[in-house]
Amino acid sequence: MSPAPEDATPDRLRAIPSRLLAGAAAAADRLVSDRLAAEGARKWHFAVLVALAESGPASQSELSGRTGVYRSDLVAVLNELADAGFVVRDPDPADRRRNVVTLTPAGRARLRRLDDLVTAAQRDLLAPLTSRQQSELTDLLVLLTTHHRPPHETDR
Amino acid sequence: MSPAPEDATPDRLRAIPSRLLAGAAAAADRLVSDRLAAEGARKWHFAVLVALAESGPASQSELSGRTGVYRSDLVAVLNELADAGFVVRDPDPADRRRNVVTLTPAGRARLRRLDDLVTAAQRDLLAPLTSRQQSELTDLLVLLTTHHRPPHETDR
DNA sequence: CAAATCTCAGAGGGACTGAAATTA
DNA sequence: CTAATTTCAGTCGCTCTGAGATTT
Repeated sequence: MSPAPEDATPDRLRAIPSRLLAGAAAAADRLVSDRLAAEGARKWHFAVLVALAESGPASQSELSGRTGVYRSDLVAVLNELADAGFVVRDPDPADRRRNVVTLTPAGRARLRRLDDLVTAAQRDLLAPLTSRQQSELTDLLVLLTTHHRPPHETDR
Repeated sequence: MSPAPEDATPDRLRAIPSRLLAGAAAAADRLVSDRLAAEGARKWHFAVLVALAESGPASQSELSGRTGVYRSDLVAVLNELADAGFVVRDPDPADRRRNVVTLTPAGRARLRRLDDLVTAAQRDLLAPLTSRQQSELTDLLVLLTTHHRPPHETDR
């Protein structure tokens, strides 16, 4: 008869903060990723472009620390950004183990475009909350994330 | 000289709510998963056991709806839980397409153990916040997740 | 016949490990 | 020789697609 009129998640599961965080993060990630995918980009592309625009040219190791992208995965991201002409990767004359990654003018334009998409996604994400609640949530998340440091930390 | 005295994440990246959520969710997930892994369990095991304890025996399709575990992935989870004797999977006499999944006494004991671990992880996760802030955060996350429904929804 | 349920095989991206090559 | 940087190859768990087999 009833195929499943209400397959509701039990309260005991719905009230668990780590599950709530996972759900909210998944929704947020979908909002951002879907929009970026429409431009052929992913969130790491955006993060790397922002880091370069904010703090200037950097080695890949520095970029990994700034963005949270694993040093190993950063290689593929930079390959894609460099192939598209958004960054250039030159050997560092002062230390030839390093590459100096620099934003190009095309990269700045790309960043402006992606920034619009990401900003719009944040607006949609937080739309169910009042602006007071939006600030509260952000503040609480900052508190949480600063006290629980990533395992990464430019490795260890 | 400086290997990287401060590879700080730029403010512009650190202030993005979707990134904050992803960071907090990752920290929470590590806290929970590490503890469960010490008992040879994963979070889906816990979710399925809770769903069975709260709402009683269910078909796999119902369990998928209650827990958010993909119907496809639920098969492996139930195989593991059944192999360990925590649930039994019997054909439903009323509809032989279905399996009726039931919690065993050993499964209830397992759930009590895993529940302690998950509860402790939540405590550690929220430790940086006052209890007032903990409720605020939970409430805000409930608001967000109820307005952004999962893509899943027992499929579509 | 169509639809629902369970199952399996596999794609796709994210997080991470380990090791090789180069240079300091 | 040790250490740092970049790169590659591969593992692991999670999300999700697609299809086959069985039953309604």
